[in-house]
Amino acid sequence: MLKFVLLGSLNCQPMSGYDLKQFIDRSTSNFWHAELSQIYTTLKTLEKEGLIICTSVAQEKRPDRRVYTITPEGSQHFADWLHQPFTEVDPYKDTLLLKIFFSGDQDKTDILAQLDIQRNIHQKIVEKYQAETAGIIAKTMEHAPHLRKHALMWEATRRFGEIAEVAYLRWLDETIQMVQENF
Amino acid sequence: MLKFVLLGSLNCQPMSGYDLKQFIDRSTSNFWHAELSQIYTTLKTLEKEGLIICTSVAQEKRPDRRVYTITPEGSQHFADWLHQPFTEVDPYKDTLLLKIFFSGDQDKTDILAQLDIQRNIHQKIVEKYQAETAGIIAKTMEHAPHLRKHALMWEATRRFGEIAEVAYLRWLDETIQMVQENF
DNA sequence: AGTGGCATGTAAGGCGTTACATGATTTC
DNA sequence: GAAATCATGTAACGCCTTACATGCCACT
Repeated sequence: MLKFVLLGSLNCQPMSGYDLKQFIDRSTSNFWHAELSQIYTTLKTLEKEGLIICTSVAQEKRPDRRVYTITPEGSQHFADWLHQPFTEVDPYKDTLLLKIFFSGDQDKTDILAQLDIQRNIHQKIVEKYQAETAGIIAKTMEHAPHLRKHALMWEATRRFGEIAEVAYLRWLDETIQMVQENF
Repeated sequence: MLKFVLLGSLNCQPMSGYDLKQFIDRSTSNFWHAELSQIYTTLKTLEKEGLIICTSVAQEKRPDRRVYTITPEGSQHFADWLHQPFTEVDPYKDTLLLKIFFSGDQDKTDILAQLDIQRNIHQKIVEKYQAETAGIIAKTMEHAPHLRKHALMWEATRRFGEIAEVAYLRWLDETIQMVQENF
């Protein structure tokens, strides 16, 4: 639920919808993304619910910046959610696996073409994750040592991306080999 | 898109909505699942589009079984989709990572509790995947040797589940250790 | 002259879930 | 006697995407 991404982000600092989009893109987008339009509408809802309040900041030659601040009720609502045990697993959907599942009658070259496209994509994603490493914790602790624990958690989510993508790549390689040998 | 799961399944053999639900649960549900209600409404749509046709099979003391068969247009539509290169990555959402990301200020015990719940869940999922192994290919090739290639693909999707879940577990263990040492 | 960034939104539609509605048969 | 299985569906709602709408500023 985007609701909680927004509350959690605004719990760090007041931001506008536009700011939130960038914050999300740079932090949670690997495990929770959102379009601007959805962010704007969700902010309106949260405002109606009294979980955030809006302050308009006038600007010359641009629309007013509408900066949102979390309220004590919003903070509480977020804390309750965070504390609540999560006893499920989010549903997973994967178009490539669907195609592979139904590809028993496809030509060898077609199957390998599909797998190869994905191999390239995931290879780049792995590199992106690995490039982010190291820096995060070090930099945060230099500039804001009180955020040390936060930095460790952010690094943990990055690390998840890396591990998951390395696993995906490994499966792709294994499957490519299997198809080459059996089709 | 559920549409293609249904077309792909009906491409194997005619089935009712109820049958399809079971087929999906036993085969694609790890990477594409659906509720019965959605299956029924999607079948109506596909029928209107002329991609499948329905034959009512009367039954005593039960609603008629409405068995759907794929049409040549449906088969073609499905083949086109299967053949079309997939150049994206499906969006991924993960509530646990979201909670972890925002948990920098949480108590050590609360964080470990969340991670532990998930560790148990994913441990069981791994075991489920590993229990399925081996059997699939051997059994299919005994009973229906012409499905050999299909069986290899089904096994590939199972193997994906195993690899992905082992990776998830590994990340959980790594993260649990990190929290124990740093919080 | 065009692209990308800043800054806000609305409207329509797609996909999916949950709850509701019905009712006999089989299994524990 | 209760629960699961067989068998169909509808209605309301939630979440999210895509397209549309506006307009200035900075950079190349």
